[in-house]
Amino acid sequence: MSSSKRGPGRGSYHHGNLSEALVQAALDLIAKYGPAGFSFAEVTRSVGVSPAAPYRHFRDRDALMADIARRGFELFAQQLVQTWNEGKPDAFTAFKNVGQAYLAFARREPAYYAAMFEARLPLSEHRELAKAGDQAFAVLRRASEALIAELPEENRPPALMMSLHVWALSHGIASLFGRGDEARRKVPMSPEDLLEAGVLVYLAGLGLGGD
Amino acid sequence: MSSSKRGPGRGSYHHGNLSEALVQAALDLIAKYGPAGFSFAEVTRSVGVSPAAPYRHFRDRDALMADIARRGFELFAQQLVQTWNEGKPDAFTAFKNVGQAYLAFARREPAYYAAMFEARLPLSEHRELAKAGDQAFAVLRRASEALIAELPEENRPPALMMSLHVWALSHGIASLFGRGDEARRKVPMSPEDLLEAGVLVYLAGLGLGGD
DNA sequence: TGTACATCAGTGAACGCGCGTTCACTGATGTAC
DNA sequence: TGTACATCAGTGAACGCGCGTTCACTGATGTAC
Repeated sequence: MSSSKRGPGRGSYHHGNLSEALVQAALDLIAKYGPAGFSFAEVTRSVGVSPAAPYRHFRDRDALMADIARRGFELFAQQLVQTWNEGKPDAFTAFKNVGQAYLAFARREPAYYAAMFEARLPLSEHRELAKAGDQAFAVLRRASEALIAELPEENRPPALMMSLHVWALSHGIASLFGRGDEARRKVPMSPEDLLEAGVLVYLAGLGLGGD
Repeated sequence: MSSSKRGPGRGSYHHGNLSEALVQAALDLIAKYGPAGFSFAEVTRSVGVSPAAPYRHFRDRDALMADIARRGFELFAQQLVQTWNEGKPDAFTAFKNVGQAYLAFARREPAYYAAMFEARLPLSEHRELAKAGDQAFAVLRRASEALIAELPEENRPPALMMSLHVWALSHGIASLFGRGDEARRKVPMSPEDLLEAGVLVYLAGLGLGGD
């Protein structure tokens, strides 16, 4: 999936899709060495362009990093939305599915995940990044609202709180036990089972039973 | 708390307590720039020794990092034990206190916390580090066991699972909302309140009511 | 108490390296006429 | 359809820098006698 594109073609002076290629190369490096372990220089080398080339597309190294994180959140939000699937077949099941999709993303896209959560990018200086993160969270929040709506009115917890709890639990499990690298802590159960069980207990605590 | 020590004293050829000083300087740098943002060279500069000096005490940069993380886990375990306080005044209250101590540590010692959880040190290559981490977790596990013992036997959840859930929830909240740097996500409630509420819901889900 | 000597902690100069970024440039592309 | 020209993407050489690590060294400390 690289230079088989139409357009300038390999060996030509113009790359044709350099910024995409830079992002992909950076993701590979992040997956291997973590968010701090990728260098602008190495990215250009692995793409095969001169070290000055990226500056046509990204102001500096941080801008590339932030762009990757932003793309990650967009992809993430998209997958969560798709998994939520408008609450089908039922809100309870769909809600649990969203939790599983969280873990699946962390496992399948460790590089994006690291860029999103471990790159220490100051959110106040990367507004589009903060916005993309908020939009991913909004999916969780909408799912919480739908599930809460099934409770009798006098028993409804705040949706914001509920979604933050589920986010934190999912994120904690993904970071501690679900990561793809050597820093993963080994425990005698899968992250998926652990999250499923945790969400069940939590929902039971809110008065939300099974079927 | 620096060179007012007995011993060689300032200006002398021998430092007297260099490895401690290196650790402290590294912690300062980690607090400011994250675990990837500290360099061996800068540490020696801020301590005021030659760049070759640390090699008497640490094999390399990674060894210093791992030592800091290990110390962090030991301090962490110590504070959790102290907060648990043998389950006084009662297991339920003490359990919630332990959760709060988790957040308090992350807030008070961001540099240790970052070294412990964000330095991507391969646990398989740093056995003492893995061990120190396990010991900190063991406190949470003992607390879970004590609390579970209050439930009727036929209703007892596995203590391991319960402690992993609480660990993950605490860690998720600390990482996402409780960190001291610019990457913290702002939400309209304190991490402490969020964790307290989450633990209460979770415990209710297990059948563990309040008083 | 005094001296010789072994041990040890820190020195300082040096190394090779990869980094981020700049610069004037040039080849390719697209467009106006 | 053909040509002149503006725009733009990537070049490649160069810069200064801080890094981790090495080395032979030396000053300070502790100890045996």
